[in-house]
Amino acid sequence: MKTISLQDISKELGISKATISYVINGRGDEKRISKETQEKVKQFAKKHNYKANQLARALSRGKTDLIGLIVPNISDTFFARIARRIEIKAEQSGFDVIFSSTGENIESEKKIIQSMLERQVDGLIMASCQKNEEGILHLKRNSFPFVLIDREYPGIEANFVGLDNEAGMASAVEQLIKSGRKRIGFVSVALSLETLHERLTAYRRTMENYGLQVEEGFVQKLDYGSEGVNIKRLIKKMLQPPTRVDGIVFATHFLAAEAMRVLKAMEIQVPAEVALVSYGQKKDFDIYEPPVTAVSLPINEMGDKAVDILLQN
Amino acid sequence: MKTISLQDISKELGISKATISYVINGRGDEKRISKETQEKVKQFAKKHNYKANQLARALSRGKTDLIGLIVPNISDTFFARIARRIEIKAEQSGFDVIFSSTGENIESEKKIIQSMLERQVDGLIMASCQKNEEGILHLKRNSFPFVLIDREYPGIEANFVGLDNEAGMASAVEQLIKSGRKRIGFVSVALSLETLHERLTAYRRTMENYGLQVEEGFVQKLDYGSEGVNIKRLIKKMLQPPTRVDGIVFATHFLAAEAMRVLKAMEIQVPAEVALVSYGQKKDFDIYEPPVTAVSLPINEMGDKAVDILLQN
DNA sequence: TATATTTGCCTAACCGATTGAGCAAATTTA
DNA sequence: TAAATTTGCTCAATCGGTTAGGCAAATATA
Repeated sequence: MKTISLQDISKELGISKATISYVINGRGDEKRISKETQEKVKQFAKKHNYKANQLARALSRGKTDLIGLIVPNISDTFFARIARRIEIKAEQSGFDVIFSSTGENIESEKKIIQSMLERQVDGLIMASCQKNEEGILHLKRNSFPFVLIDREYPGIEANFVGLDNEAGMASAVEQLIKSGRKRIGFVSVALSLETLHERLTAYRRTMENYGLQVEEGFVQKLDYGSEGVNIKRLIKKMLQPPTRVDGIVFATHFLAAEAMRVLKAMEIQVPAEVALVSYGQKKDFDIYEPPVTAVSLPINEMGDKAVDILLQN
Repeated sequence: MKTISLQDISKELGISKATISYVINGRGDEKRISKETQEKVKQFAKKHNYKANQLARALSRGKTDLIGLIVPNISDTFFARIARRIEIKAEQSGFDVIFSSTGENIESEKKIIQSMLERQVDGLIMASCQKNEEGILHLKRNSFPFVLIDREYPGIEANFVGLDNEAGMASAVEQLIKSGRKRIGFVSVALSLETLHERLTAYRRTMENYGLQVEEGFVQKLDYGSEGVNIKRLIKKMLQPPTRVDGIVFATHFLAAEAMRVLKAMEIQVPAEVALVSYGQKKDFDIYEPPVTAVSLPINEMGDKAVDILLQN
């Protein structure tokens, strides 16, 4: 793609690069460039469709107007939506977004952070795998601007925008309780994510608040990546004595979806035989209402806030 | 973030920038830099965690190793998945991805293309809004590397990776026919997308092939953006005389989901009273099988192929 | 010992912008 | 009319790399 540069215009017009740069950046008056010259430059630029090379510009200004977005997986609806929101919000402030997925992999996450720093992003928004204290601390020590979303590091003080897991999960559990369930189970993923811990805690606390026992076998965790394989056995077990749950709370949207599939296959009535509730995004879920109730997340707010904080508006 | 530059190392070590650059880029031997000097440079670089500034590097090399991805909406599962796949594939060749959503808006799309060009991306992968001939032609005229995905411009010869809409939709319609339905309707979105045209055409052709009539009222289109509002009335009308469809094919996944919701609310049995089939991604759908059958898309292949073509492997 | 070759590294231009300092000419003020 | 100010620009350094070309010293060859 052949493009025209400042020096090209300079030569063509016999005007210095500096002058042209000033005019194009709207600093013509400030720099006392005559109206005629300004006009001449603008005309020429428009005619030849001059567009600044942002690499050069960024190098010179020490600012790229680029935000890096790091998520576990951009194809996950939750993160895809946040991404979209962040994109919109960032654009309003003239920033573009560059993204990468870590696959919940710490090494990958480290590499990605490095790569984004090398590309000189002005700031990072990340849903970390929560095993990368080192990486996060490194950013912090260098006071590089970043905001954590969705996943927090309990030991690290940093900008964080997340969900109110406590409240959300409590409300999810309460829905089951209010519908008359008493033997309520909790199914989560065996990932050491603060978010999941919080949800479990909220489940336990809510049960306790309502005087319900969390019996052995009520709380279950599935290995990350093989949920689909094991969930059937798990659910079956939870429904049989001695566990015999009459309701299940899922820590994530995905789990509930998998469970729903399994239950259909097993020809178990939902919610007659077992009621399901999950904490996740609503939109994708309300399609199977009433069977599965979902507590929704304020995704847009999360995205907006993350950008706001990063750009400190 | 304070970082160390080539000139810093140069001063510190008393070795020229050039030498250091060669060593760091692994061209030390080629350039006959002594082992000792090479070692010294490498040590120092590692110790001080030297990372090249990719802006400067790109400016100098005339290559950013950046691919721009333009889609209508990154929060759409379909595009989010493609994005993920493209990201993975691109990374394997050392490329990063920068993305933007157009919202199906032509002006927005034009701006985004401009912005990406200014950022000097090495190539573009885009699912265009299909109204931007001008923009696409501009790229083509300048032989800027790009690949269209999902949405094609019939009048423009360009690299394109899409779905086999004809075959996919035909198979969807056939499923209904084989299950004994005869009065099959088609619901689409009122967007002038080639993809949707193709699907409609395939529907018509398949019906004809099986000797089935496409009666008045069988083919319906909903306004983009307000599908949810109008679909209920639409479905109701299609089920009543004189239309009385016993099966509906949906041009997109989303439409089928909306319809499913509505039918549940109306307490209409699926597929007893009306059978549904849609053409879209399978994964998200098989949760309600058997009610809704979906023909799946080879998303991964699309993503891979797009990158391959762009990077001409 | 004189010449040729190799070794080891450096110089400087370039990529395409931004920006503070400065300078000559025109105009104003004293 | 001389000095001061304003006008209208330009110079040149800088951002942080890459790379062709060159040069002095060391070593090999004749």
